Amino acid sequence: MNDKSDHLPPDWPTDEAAAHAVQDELRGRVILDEPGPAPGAPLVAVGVDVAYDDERDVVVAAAVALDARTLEVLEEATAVGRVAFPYVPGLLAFREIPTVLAALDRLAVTPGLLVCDGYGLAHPRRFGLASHLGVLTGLPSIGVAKNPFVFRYQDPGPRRGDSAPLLDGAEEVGRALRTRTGVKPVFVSVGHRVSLDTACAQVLALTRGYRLPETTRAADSLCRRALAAETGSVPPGAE
DNA sequence: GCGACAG
DNA sequence: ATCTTGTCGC
Repeated sequence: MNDKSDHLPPDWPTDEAAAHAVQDELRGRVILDEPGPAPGAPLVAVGVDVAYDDERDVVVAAAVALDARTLEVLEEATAVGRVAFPYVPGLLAFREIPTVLAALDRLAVTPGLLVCDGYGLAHPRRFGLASHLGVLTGLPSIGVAKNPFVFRYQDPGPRRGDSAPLLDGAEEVGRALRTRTGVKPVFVSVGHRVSLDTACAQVLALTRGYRLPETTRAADSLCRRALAAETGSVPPGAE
């Protein structure tokens, strides 16, 4: 009755130096010169997210495929794994990616765009979660974060669609994008095979009535429910 | 050296 | 991320 698995490659990094080396190697495979999926065209947008039970070192990943035009849910998948790395700002991907990949593998549809929680290019080493996931899957990917991380920005205009550069010094690493009038912006950055303009347009197309895109809302909701199903009914300490 | 710091 | 009740508002 226990289909829990670790999903860890044998060479998965266990310390920061090894993780940095992986980032440095994979960063060279990021593709930045593709515009990415055109907004308004048929597209399977897949939201991915994870939830943790730190007590048991359990992580649950969810991947939810939506029709980007209707926002209809096409398919859902989850996977359960062990936490693969401690939380270190800048190394988030090493915590989440093994289990996220397992969830994506369980999807029958082919994603046209991955929408991740967190960042892609907007990263101290220019290789955040969305970049990492994009390179490993070969799929177009973007990052949508709720916080500006270590970066600065001027407040965008007040209306939905208004945006301002997300800056690392003078370099634009992403965009603060207002998805709802009068509400705090989200922070969008490029992952793999998508331009920043396309990333922002897709985020707006995937957002209806809430600050966050429906892809991330659906994935967040699913992984929380799956985590509760996985651990909620089991007393702590029970193996 | 100390704090800040996506999720 | 996660710990957590009620409450104000459309």
